[in-house]
Amino acid sequence: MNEIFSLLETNKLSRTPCRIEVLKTLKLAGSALSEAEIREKIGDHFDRTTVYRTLRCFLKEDVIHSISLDGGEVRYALSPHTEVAHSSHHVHFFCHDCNSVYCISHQAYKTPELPIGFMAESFDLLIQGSCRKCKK
Amino acid sequence: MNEIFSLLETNKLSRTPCRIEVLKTLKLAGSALSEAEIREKIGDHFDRTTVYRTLRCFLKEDVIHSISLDGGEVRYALSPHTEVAHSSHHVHFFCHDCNSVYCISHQAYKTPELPIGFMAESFDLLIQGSCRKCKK
DNA sequence: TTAAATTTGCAACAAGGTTGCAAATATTTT
DNA sequence: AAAATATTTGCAACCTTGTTGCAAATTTAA
Repeated sequence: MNEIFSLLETNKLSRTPCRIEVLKTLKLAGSALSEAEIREKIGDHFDRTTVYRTLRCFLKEDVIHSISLDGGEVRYALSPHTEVAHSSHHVHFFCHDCNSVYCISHQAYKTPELPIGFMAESFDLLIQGSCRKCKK
Repeated sequence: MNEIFSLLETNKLSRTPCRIEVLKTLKLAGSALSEAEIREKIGDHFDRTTVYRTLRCFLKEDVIHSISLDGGEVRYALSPHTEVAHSSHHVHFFCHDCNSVYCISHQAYKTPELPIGFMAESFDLLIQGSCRKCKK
């Protein structure tokens, strides 16, 4: 809980019920959640718009980050608050069995060669397969 | 144009005006287009639902593939019709200057190491930066 | 505790995703 | 080539999401 308060303070965000709930929910869920899932878990305490704006706000401050799945579905997860947190390199794993998305910590990692003239600045890698729990 | 007809035939899809237009549009645009962009380029000849269903149909047959961008925006591009076409490994480049998405042909390419128990089956890599045209 | 700054809930609207169904069009069969 | 069959279209309809403005409520600062 303290962790949540300091997350807010660090980013100069006021400590409002909705923000606290969203952060608690994301922290509890080990995996990334969609906006609908977050609302569902929080219950009916806040207006849809409020949750929406809360997420926008967290995204802007990099408290959370978003992951775009295949059909365009977006999920949100707490950003790792390490020094490399603001790095724009993200690796995620989508389990097609349990539908969960995990953030994968990424070591040094080479992107494939690009055609001449292209300049890479960041990347997002979405690996798909079956996760620890679902692998049989 | 023949290419488009054979694309349809190969996939046992009937040769209807909307399908032809969508394929022509995607072929002409060197880069991936959103559904709205496709509709815009085609003009007002078809119902929104028709274009929507046309895309679903092409996706199912793997005539096109979709790319999910950062905020959840989805774009569509013709699938490469090589032998590896149905491979589920995709590399795309998003230019944050001109907003274009390019399919990048990918050579052998190693995904980063995963935590124990995770089994990768495919991946999607979205590289961001500036493209050939926009690089200064 | 009051004043100032932010955040919330609500209304409202645009756009996207999706389905059912009858009419129109394409393909197949005779 | 025409008729029969199978598909695809357009339209209505409905739900979800994204997004904004604004006044009321809440939080933070003074």
